[in-house]
Amino acid sequence: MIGALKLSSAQQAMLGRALIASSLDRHERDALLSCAVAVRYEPQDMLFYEHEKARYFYCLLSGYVRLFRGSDGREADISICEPGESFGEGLVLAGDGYNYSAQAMEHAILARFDIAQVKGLLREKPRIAGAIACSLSQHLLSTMDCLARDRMQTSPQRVAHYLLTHCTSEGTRASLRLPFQKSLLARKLGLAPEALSRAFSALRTSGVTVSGRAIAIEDVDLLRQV
Amino acid sequence: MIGALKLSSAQQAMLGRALIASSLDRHERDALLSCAVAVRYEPQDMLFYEHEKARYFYCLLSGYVRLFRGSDGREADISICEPGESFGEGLVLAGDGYNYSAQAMEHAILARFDIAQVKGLLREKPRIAGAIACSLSQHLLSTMDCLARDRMQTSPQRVAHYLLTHCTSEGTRASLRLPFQKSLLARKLGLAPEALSRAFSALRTSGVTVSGRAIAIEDVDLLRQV
DNA sequence: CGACGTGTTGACATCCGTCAAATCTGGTGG
DNA sequence: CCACCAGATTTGACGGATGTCAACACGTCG
Repeated sequence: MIGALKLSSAQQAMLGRALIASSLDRHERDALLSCAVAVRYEPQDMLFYEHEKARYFYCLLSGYVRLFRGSDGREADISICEPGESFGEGLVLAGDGYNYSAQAMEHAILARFDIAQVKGLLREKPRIAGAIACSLSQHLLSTMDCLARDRMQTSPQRVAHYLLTHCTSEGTRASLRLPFQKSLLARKLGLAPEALSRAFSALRTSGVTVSGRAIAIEDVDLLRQV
Repeated sequence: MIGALKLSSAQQAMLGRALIASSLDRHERDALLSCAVAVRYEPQDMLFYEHEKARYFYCLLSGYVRLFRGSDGREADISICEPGESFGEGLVLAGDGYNYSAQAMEHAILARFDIAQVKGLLREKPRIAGAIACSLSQHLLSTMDCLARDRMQTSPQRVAHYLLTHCTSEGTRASLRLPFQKSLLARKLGLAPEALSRAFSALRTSGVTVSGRAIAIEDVDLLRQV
């Protein structure tokens, strides 16, 4: 980890639009942001480990962060956080240890909130609890979605869903550029990298062309049928 | 669904101990409970369907409720709720449709909270948002746990974990009685009923004896090694 | 050119879902 | 108490999906 700086005003603006602060008024938002500093991590750096005592929660400003559990050699990713998402915010209300490990992918810049300070804030500005609840609710939904998808869909279907929800479509045709390595996408989807690769080749029949990180979709509706 | 009655005082006491209300003071709790009525469902009754407009959220008082997603013939259970747990409470803060279907297993008695009323309450008693956040945080953790387990563990391991976290141990020996049908346990663990059955027979080698709903564990430590 | 990180492909084993048949269970009626 | 039935569970057989290991292709960078 490199330095703990005050949030720049651009970063403050970005945080204001993030889910964790978007339902707050000006004063509440300023109070919440006063508990935070900006921190920067290098690729592969660990932010914290599972079971470690939790002093901070985070909101991602840029880059990607991987949340995962791993007893031994075996690891399972729980979520790949994208800019604007927060994690660990539930610890403000209950619990005192992290429930998963967090690792930066690429260079990552985050707002780091002091849990004890925010806990103190709750007394005078109780609506902050509502903002946290909002964020938690969103997380819960996406985690449930992920769980249901893992249990119902095969790997090509999961990949197709990812493509369809992340592409920019121009009529019947669409395309996208993966924001990170394929191996990370694989883990996000709960697959081995090889399985992702095979899923992509299986989707060639449905008009998906992959070249590096660039992906082209011939016919959105065709892909939806998968 | 059968009748919508006022909560009995025993039910109110039970709700007070449930996670959703346990962090509130007397006044807040009473205010929250005033938004609720008791409802009763027969086995297999649907409480609501995915995508339906959400008017209520629930807290389970007795029986079991299954939360699941299912596009077509395929269904995936997201959670099996046990007494004391609530579901749909996130809708007080955001969202207006249910994100999953809910079905009663066995006879189920629930406290049904009117979302609009609770939403109104938030203004005068904002600490209720904290209680909701607490509950959501707990849900999120257990859903993440489930997801990680699905991705890391084989069926015997998942079953072993369930047994170890639900048994009453008497020294090295332990036992438990399943609170519901095995087919429901199977879905909770993300397995086909047949797979659960096979997992049980695989665990015989580790000192697990199953007869009907009664399960005996010869050696807790032996089972932990699985 | 060679080394390395990344992604792909093939071969193989395993896990688990599905179907079908056998068996067990609990509850009912005689 | 016993025969009987419906539903729940178990078992066997089978195939499909995916993880794992290893070899290879490809691109980048020195």
